This record gives sequence, C-alpha cells and structure tokens, in this order.
Amino acid sequence: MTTPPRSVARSPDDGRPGAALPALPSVAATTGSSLAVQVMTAVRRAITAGEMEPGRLYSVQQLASAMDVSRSPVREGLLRLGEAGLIRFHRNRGFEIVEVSPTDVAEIFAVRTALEVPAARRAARLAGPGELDRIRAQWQAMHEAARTGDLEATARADEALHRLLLLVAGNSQAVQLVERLRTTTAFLGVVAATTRRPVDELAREHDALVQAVLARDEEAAALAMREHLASTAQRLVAQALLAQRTPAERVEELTAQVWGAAAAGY
Amino acid sequence: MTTPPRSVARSPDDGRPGAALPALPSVAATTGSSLAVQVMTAVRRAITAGEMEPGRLYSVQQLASAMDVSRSPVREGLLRLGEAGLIRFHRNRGFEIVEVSPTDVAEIFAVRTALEVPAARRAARLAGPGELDRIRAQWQAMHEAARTGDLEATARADEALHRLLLLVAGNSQAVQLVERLRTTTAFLGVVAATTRRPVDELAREHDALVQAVLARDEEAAALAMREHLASTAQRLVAQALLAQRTPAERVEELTAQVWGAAAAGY
DNA sequence: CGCCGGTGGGTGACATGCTACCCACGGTGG
DNA sequence: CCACCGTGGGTAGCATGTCACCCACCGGCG
Repeated sequence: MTTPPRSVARSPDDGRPGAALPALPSVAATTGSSLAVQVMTAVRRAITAGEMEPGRLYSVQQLASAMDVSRSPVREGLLRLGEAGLIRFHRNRGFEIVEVSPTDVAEIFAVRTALEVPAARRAARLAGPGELDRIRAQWQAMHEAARTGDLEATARADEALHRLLLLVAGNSQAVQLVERLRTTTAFLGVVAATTRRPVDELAREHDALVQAVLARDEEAAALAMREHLASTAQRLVAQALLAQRTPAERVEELTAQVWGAAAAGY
Repeated sequence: MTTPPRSVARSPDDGRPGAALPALPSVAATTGSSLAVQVMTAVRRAITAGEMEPGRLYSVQQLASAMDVSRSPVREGLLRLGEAGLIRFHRNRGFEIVEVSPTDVAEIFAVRTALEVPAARRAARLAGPGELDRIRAQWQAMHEAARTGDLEATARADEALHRLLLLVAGNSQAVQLVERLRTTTAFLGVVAATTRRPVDELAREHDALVQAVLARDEEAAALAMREHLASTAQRLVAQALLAQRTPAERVEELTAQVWGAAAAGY
C-alpha cells in the first residue's frame, strides 16, 4: 500500500523467543488508519483471544515479521500500549503482557464510580429534550441487541450509553478517562463475563438508570448508576479471580472482600 | 553519544514554517534518560516558557535539527505528548500546541474533585501510623519550602502531598490518572498562578486537610480537600481566562460561572 | 563438582532514506 | 479582474541500517 515490500510473505518460521505466536489475525480488519493503530488493535485482540499470554516474552521484531510490517509502527504501537499499562517492557529482553489483577479491576471500577455517579446526577439535571431522546434511543438499541442475543452488540450499546451519559453531563475530560479505563478492563473479556447470565439481564440493569434520567430524578439516577457499576464490577472481579486459578468455592467470598475494600468511600 | 554524528552543529538557519523557534534550551538538563523523554521535557519547558505558542505549526524535522538529534526520538516524544492531549497532529502539515481552555481546566478539577475527595476520606480512615508520619513529614516539608519562598519547591511538595494521600487511599489507578491530569494543567504555569499570592497561603490551605487526616476525621478531610481543590481550580481558571485575553474586570464573574457549571454535582 | 569469565545472539534506541500526500502559490484561461 | 488548475516544497509515516547493551549459555579453571 505504501512502499514496495509487504505482502511478500514472511520468512516461514521465525522466533524461538516466545514460540510461534498463532500468526495474529493478519491485521486486516482495521484498514484505513495508521499501521501503529492497527498493531495496537491486533495485539489487543490477540490478548483477549488468548493468543498472547502473560509471563511469556515477545519482541518487536517478532511481531513485525508476523504482521508483515516494519519494526517502526510496531514499536510505536507497543509503546502506546505500554504507556496504557497493558504491556511491560524488559530492557533488552522483550515485552510481556501485563496481567490485570482482581484488585486492579476493583480499583478501576471504584474510579468509574467516582466519575460516573456524579455524571448520572448531572445528566438527569442538564439533559435537553434532544439529549433525552438520544438516551432513550440508545437504550432501546441495547434492548434490541439483547433481544437478538447478540452479546457483542449489547456490550457496545452498553458502552455507548455510558459514554452518552458522560457527554450529557458535560465533562469531556471524564469521557476520555473512562474510555481509557474501559480499554484496560476489556482485556478480561466482558463478553465472556456476560455469557454466564442472559444478555437481557445486562440490558435490564440499565432500565432504572435510564428511567431515572428521563424522569429527571437526580438522586435515583445516581443510585441506579452506583448499583449498576457495583454489579458489573463484582462480575468482572470474579472473572479476574477465576483467571488466577482461584478455587471456585472461594470466589464469592473474595469478590465481596476485594470490591468492598476498593469501593468503600467512593 | 550513541552514534557518530551529533554535535555537528545544525544547519545555520532552518525552517521557514513556524519561524525560527528560540533554539530551545538545548535539552541538556534531562541527560541520562532516553532522548524521547528529553524531547518531551524540552517541549514542555518551551511551552510553559512561551517559546512555542498555540496556533503555530511546528514540524518534527524542525525540532530535530534544533535539538541536534534525529527525527525518530523527536517523533516518539511528540507522539506521547499528543496522546496526553498537549499537542495535536495535522496530517502532513505538522503539529500544533493545544490551548487549554478555561472550561478544560474546570473539567479537570471537577474530575480531580470526584477522585480526591473520596480519597481524602479513605486516607483518613485507612492510614496506618507510619503513613500518618509520612503525611506529616511531607506537610512540614511544604511549609519549609514555603518559608524560604521557593515557589517551585512548594508546588512540588504540594503535588507530593496529594499523591501521598491518593496512595494511602489505596487506589493506584486513581494515582496514575491524577498524575496525568496534572501534567495537562501544569501548562498553565502553576508557578505563575501562585506568584500573585504569597506561597505560604498555598501551604496554609493544606493545614485543615492534613490535620483532619491526622485526626482521622473523615468528613472534615473530605470537606477540606473539596475546598482546597475548588480554590486552586478557581485560581487556574482565572489564569486561563487571562491567557485568552479576557478583560480583567470580567475575570472574576466568568471564573465563578465556569467553575460553578463544571463542578456542580461532583 | 561448582564458580567464573568469555562470547554470541537478541533487543531497544537511534539515524537515515524513501514515498505518498497535502497545501500554498503562482500562472493561465475565461 | 476572477476562477481554476498544475506544480513544487514540506510533512508525516514507514522501511531499514546500525550500535551499545544485556543476558543466557558454555567451557575452562580452581
């Protein structure tokens, strides 16, 4: 697309360092944006898909040849991921996927609680008629997605609804921060987490929230947002505990403990 | 230092694009770390020093030759700054310093309020004896710096105290986020903002906060933190308004308005 | 058998060449 | 005089070469 080489098919084998990496989804999907962004997307997908795992060392060279691009955009994308805390570099040795601990998840949701509960309050107060319509529309879209059983679409609608409420609350800084936090927790596989319970339960959790905002009831909106986040947080903390081989019978107890410690006061 | 060239003294003139840029502080200071980090530091300094201004277009090539390094580390450093929202890239045209609007400042402090008020509450509850000692020590260090009239040291101690409280509250995610937010507002020149009032006023603002935490009075700590952030926010919003050539007689009114709108509900 | 210093492979960091692309400018035609 | 278009300078993005550095491995020495 840009310069002559490319599509030359990489050298048949490659790295001994971290084992062959399952060839990554060949980028493809994200065409259009810069290669660095495509690399970030591809790595994220590879992580959530379990194709790259914590504890193993990978290198820029390795990824570059696996994706048929040069080291520059790979390096650039990886550095951004590193800054976001998703990978960690070991000088002259490679980089490693950072494991998201249950405590991290709890802390992230504590922060989201601190930001989004007031945002819900403000949204209930500040939303104009047009914005209320958009909120209602987004909410209906989520129920629609849930009705067809489409997990991923439901999760996307969930995200969009949260973003919309933050926007209506009128704090673009908070919108950006929450966006960033979400990309971190996304690694746990929200989809996987919601699989256990029917998707329309996820959709229904928003009913009280949306109705409170539409009714302009600030306190009810704040409370609904708090409960929704707490419930999501506990699901994901449990997920993270399971990913750490926590014995199933202790998960419930530990989840309550971890989330309680992190959330108290927010 | 690394490869042969360097220190060859750049071509005598250089860019027409953004006018000659006052030669930047020649990096120097930050020796030791990577060149990309040195570039970030240098650019930050150049912005706060007014050597680079919003609205003008600069280029990687230009900065690279001005600093006698290649384009790679410059590009890398600038990309990081761009991700932090401090500069904006215009494809194939160059990059531009992003102006921080009064509204942005207000929103940032609204977010900080949402995060740090609960953190103060938690710190008052959770701090162990050793941590209380560290808080007290940091507080005294700030008063010491203020007594000698050292603006920059006082500001640093202020930062350290806030970071310490967030750490004691036990949420490392919040620590990172606040850190990032601070680097953005730093561009307004906290130093300049505090110059107008004696530094020990800044130090004294923390007295109620620290004493509440030491006394383990959660609500008093939360309230003190809220008031301190509101007062700092208003100072910086006013600063941002002045930077936008707002007529002096309207600053007070607009400050109250902007901050009130952004902070209500947090 | 255990320690220890040499050595080679692999990595991040930087320098540099190349290309597609965009915009401003100026000349040309109406 | 004004609209339009070709062209050239300048830029970001990507590819690739190079180097200092670090670590793991290994063979010899105590």
